[in-house]
Amino acid sequence: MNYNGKTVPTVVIKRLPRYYRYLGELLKQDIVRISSEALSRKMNVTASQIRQDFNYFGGFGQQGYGYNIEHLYQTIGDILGLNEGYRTIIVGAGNLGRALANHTTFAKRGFVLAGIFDTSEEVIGRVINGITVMPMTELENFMRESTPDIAILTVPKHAVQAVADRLIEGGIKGLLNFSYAEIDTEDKTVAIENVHLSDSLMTLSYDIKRMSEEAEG
Amino acid sequence: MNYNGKTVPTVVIKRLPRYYRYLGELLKQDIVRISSEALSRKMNVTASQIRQDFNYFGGFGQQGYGYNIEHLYQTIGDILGLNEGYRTIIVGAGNLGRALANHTTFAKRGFVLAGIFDTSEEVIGRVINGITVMPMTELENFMRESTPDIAILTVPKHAVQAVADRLIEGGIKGLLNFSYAEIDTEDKTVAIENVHLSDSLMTLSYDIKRMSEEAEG
DNA sequence: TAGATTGTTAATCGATTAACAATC
DNA sequence: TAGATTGTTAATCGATTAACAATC
Repeated sequence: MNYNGKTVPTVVIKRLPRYYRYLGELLKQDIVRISSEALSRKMNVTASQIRQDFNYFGGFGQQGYGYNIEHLYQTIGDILGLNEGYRTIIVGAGNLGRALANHTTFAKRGFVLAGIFDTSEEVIGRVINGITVMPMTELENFMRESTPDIAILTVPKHAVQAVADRLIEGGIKGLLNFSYAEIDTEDKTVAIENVHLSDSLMTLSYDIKRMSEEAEG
Repeated sequence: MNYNGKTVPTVVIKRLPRYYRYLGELLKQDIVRISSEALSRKMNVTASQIRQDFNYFGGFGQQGYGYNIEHLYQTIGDILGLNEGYRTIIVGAGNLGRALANHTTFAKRGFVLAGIFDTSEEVIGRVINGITVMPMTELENFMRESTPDIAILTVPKHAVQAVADRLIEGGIKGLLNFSYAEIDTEDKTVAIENVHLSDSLMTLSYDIKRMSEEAEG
């Protein structure tokens, strides 16, 4: 994915939120500057990697001084688009959807909850985190009037492709997919990120099994 | 992480759940065999990578035939430890914790929900997915008697380190951490996997921003 | 047997680490 | 100025892809 003409490897982008988190902590502690060396010790990565990573986006350090934390924090936030106020909707107001609607970290990171949708009469009309759950039949109307940027998908896996198609047709810019199925699309203007919760549990399970085996044998 | 003496790269392990998912789909469609080439087209990876990946765990294909899906599915499940019946507890019965307690995919993958814990009087005693929420003061007792393998952490970030320390002290084997902070430990016998939901939203946000910029300029 | 497809070695590509000159 | 630390190039390491002999 490009930034200022340079191609930034995906691995680097995936590390940015973690930098952002650590820098936020330092900022809270009123620390003003930090060297790549000191940050590397805190984060358990190499100082070299930190400097390489930051340099994809243009050097924001200063020789002999290090990095200004406030500036670096703001810059990474900008790079990640946290100051765009992206409007987000949640499609699927089941247990997970409702939990994400109440997830305060999303709002703290600049994302604006703009709508919640479901098919079930049981949840339509309920108010979650200040937003009234709308019926799925209202989706196209809402998108036309309210032009959300991001949709968080927490629908059953058999429904996810059809819902994604409607969202893409309506001009959504990004999909955060929690459903246990993958989304197919030819559309190259929509970004898709998958979060498969059971995948994480399975890799954890693998690690546990290997550790037990090692301990035994 | 080792398997039969061979060191398997983490990237390979992280791909296993995705293979498992696709193979499960094929199985449901009563397909018996598949070649690495055919699977590669479905999954959008190279056939070469598939063959390399599977070979870390010993060749389970057959020249001229391909892979038997049933066998491959079972084997990957075994490798991932899905047949161990790992006993899992959820610590933190807030919105996210309750949603995960009701997450049926976990049970489908062989994980057994063994307990739910919280500090709040409001949720203690409530029954979630058949399990009564216990007070945190009961944690040590419960661990002694019930020896859970995995703890899913959905507690506020200021609490996560202390809770993790208690779990590790009590002999937990793996932690799936949803809290927005990282866990420090010297203990090399406990596996830790982090799921930072807002990280995914942020990388999605990055991708959207880059795509918009490209479209403009 | 002939054709298909694996398992595996070799070649390529990309990401990480090391090193150090530039410079604050 | 001297010391510290970046930005960046070069060296290393690891992962992916290509190629093909082995074999079902």
